[in-house]
Amino acid sequence: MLELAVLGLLQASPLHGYELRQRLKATLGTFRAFSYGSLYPTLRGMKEAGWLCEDDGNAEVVAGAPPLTGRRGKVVYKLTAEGKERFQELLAEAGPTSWEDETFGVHFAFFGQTDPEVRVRILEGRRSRLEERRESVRTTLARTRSRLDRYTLQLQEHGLESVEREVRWLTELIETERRTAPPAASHPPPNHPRERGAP
Amino acid sequence: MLELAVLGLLQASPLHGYELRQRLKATLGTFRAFSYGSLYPTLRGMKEAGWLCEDDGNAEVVAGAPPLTGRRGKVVYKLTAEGKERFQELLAEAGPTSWEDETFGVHFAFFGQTDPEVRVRILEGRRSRLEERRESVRTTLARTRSRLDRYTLQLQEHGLESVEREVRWLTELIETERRTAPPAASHPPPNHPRERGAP
DNA sequence: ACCGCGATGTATCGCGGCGATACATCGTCG
DNA sequence: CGACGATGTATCGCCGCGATACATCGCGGT
Repeated sequence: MLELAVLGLLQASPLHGYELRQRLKATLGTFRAFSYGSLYPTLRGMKEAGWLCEDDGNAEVVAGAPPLTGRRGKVVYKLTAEGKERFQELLAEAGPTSWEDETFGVHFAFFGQTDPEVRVRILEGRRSRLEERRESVRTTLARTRSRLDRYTLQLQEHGLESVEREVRWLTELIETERRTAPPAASHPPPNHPRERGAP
Repeated sequence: MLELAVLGLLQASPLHGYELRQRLKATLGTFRAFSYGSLYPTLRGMKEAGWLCEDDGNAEVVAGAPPLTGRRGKVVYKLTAEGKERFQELLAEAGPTSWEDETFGVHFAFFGQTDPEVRVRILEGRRSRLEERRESVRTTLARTRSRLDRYTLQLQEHGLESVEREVRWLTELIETERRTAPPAASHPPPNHPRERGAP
């Protein structure tokens, strides 16, 4: 999750933690925050896993004193070959993991590097996920509407409208995708995203 | 958080875990899920804290066999006096804790039992929280728009619109509140004239 | 008469992530 | 020259999620 985001950003250029976090905010916007409390441990984990390593800007020219004379300097991370592979691997993934609430935004943010077919699959998966939720809310709402007070009702309806709005958004995006990249010949592979089983 | 939600629901009527979870879904809608993985531990914690206790529906009539012959039966929880106090205490709270993302929905769901003044405060707090975020997104968006690819941009803008929409919603709610309960002339944030009892 | 299956029901575990916190350095403005 | 805010690295405790396990009940199918 954070792992994917980090891979995505570092794949563009090496960065240190702080900067990475700024980019995270700028890239994901309102969708996720990602505090340092998650970032640094993740970074360490990824380093241990071999996806990334420290980048010293290839051995300082003046051995004595780069801007950071004293103690702990910036730690710049960059992807290893394995890290790049890993990123591609995650990008290609189009299962429930890629369209759940917390994950979808991150995947979407890197759609630019994602295979067009995978894009559509994820968008459709996300949409049906939301449609499920919408139906569920609608039915329970219909069932309990009379028993709800003003505020609870308001909350339900606002939530419902949010979901509906997002579904509309996704539908538009899907249409654009289809228009831009017309389906391959007779069988457009992403036929029925309605699958809740094995990854 | 979950604590508040549980207090609110049990305050209406005693319930067991499973039913509690259903109500949670029905009450909070799309807003929070709350899995059993949080519910049961919370329930235990609250029991230990003395907010709630088990309710045996006052000693079964037929000692031998109620529907549940065998082993573990349903565990019905109800609020203690302290629990009710605690609920009131939490309801009266109108600080950052009550209008952050995760918390606001829960507070809102129990607005029916909340003091009108507190309601407005929370709604306004929530709104300015969102306005902050909106401005932050707007500026970083203006600053980086040119560097963003199609998808990232789309994500930013969708997020921005979501925030704007929620701000509009809140504004409407605040207006309604003011219209319905007009008494207090303007709104002095720190201290309000209507003080009861001793501070 | 039996079985299976989905709803009801209680409970735990690992882990991902958040917010608060601590600390150190840098640039800049009064 | 000293205070302050941005930059920068790092940890800790807590919350809540998703998966999982297990048990019982009521129902419809064969």
